[in-house]
Amino acid sequence: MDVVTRFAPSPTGYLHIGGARTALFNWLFARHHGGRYMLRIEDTDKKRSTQDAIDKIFEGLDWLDLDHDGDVVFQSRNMDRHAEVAAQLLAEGKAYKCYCSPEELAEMREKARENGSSGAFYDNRWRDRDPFEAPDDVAPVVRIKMPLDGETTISDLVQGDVTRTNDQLDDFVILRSDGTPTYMLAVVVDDHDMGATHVIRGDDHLNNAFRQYHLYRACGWDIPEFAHIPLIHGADGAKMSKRHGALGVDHYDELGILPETMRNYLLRLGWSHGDDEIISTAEAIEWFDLDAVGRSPARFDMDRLLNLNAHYLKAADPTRLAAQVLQQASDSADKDLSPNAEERLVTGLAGLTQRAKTVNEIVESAGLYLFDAPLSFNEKAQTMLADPAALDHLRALTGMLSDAASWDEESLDSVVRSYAEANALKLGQVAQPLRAALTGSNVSPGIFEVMVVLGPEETLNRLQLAVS
RNA sequence: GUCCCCAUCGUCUAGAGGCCUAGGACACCACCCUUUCAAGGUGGCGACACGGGUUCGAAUCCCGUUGGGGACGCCA
Repeated sequence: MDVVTRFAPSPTGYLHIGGARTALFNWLFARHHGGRYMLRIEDTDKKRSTQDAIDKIFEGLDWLDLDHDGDVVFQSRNMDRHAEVAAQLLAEGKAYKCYCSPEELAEMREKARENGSSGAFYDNRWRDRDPFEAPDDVAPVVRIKMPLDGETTISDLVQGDVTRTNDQLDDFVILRSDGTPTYMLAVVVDDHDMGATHVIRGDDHLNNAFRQYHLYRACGWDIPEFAHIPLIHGADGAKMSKRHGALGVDHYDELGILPETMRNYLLRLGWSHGDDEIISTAEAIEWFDLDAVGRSPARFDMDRLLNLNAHYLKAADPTRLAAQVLQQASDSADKDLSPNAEERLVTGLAGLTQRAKTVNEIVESAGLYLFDAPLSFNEKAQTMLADPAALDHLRALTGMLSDAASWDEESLDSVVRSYAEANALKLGQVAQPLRAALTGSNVSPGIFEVMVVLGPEETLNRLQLAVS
């Protein structure tokens, strides 16, 4: 069987972490089985769907590099088709018109709660009622007839067999009183029309699967395989929602997280392959399958994300990374970049990357290379440079360094080291003032590396500024 | 409240009856390396929720309890 999966977000906000993982799993499953992965925008609720949200979803998916097959399906464009199916069901007596007022419905809901009922609250009062009794001032909704007794079992690829008694399934609305389809109808019709073979989605939809199951049957269609994956929880253990720390993927981009980090991280949330942690996309496609998806929800852990990002930062193509750093730096800088910024960044990037967990941290630390003197000094650097003895060393070193025969780490190291030895100083006693003078900070990459990246001219210039 | 799902270190997880004195990763701690900070190396702390079964033997199977989560719309 050819596999067809689909990711079907509703455009009511950004693409959050949970949605991104659902998309990833659908994508991987399709790629693993050589099938198709499609994208459908569930925009039947016009009031809540916005173009901005649709764009955000595209951007997020694009960032994660999850390419879909075929054209994007906009659910709203299939509304005629949905209504047609509803009409067919009506004609076949599998659905009926219900004229209940909102007040009546509210009453039923309340009553059902009191009686301790779960899914079902509608009392089927129009199910077999004579249409002649219909009030003419009420626009009806269309409800689907659900089985009155027995039970339904869904063989879920992740959750296993899940059974529900049918008395928990009431006749739900498939067409609103304004003639538009509800989500429940639209999903089933579209999934069928798109040929979806596997519906992989968050397990908050598990309950819906039972209703959809009967809708498929009523339509006489094949029922796809279901796979309800556990939700991602926030650090507090509750479902990630917009008010609960579920941020859009664009937020992580802004934080300086690499897309490949996010993919690897999301993949490992609820899915594993032995002890493997770092998993390439090629490996993920080769290894991914639904049987290894866990049934318990996972919590989002920023520390792990950051740690993974540090790994992918080191593995990233330096050219691409440098370009991103340069771009971000010039976007946020209030002064001009050095004409030598790019050249220095290329040579100094590795040293910076080793010390960073995010692109933003690299941008931050790259300042010492990207801008020419004068630089700004942090408190500790200022304290170090206020010491007269340290300044004496720097003066002496400035002279020695300007006479240096060659400008590489080894030679610079020996110049400074021999000066320290000759004056019975620990290397740190001269290296730290040097660092303060050259970087404006007490923390930086190796000081000889910094000098090499900066070059003799800028190095000496910074030294002179520091001692004067 | 009702229904459904879940339950291994703080977190992500390995584990599909004996390989488990429960493995890995993140975080944390210590030490090593060291010009700072990182990175890296070594070691440490740390879990099968509880109670009953089944079995020669259970983290693994069954039941219950407890705890957590999800769903109960003319939203998706």
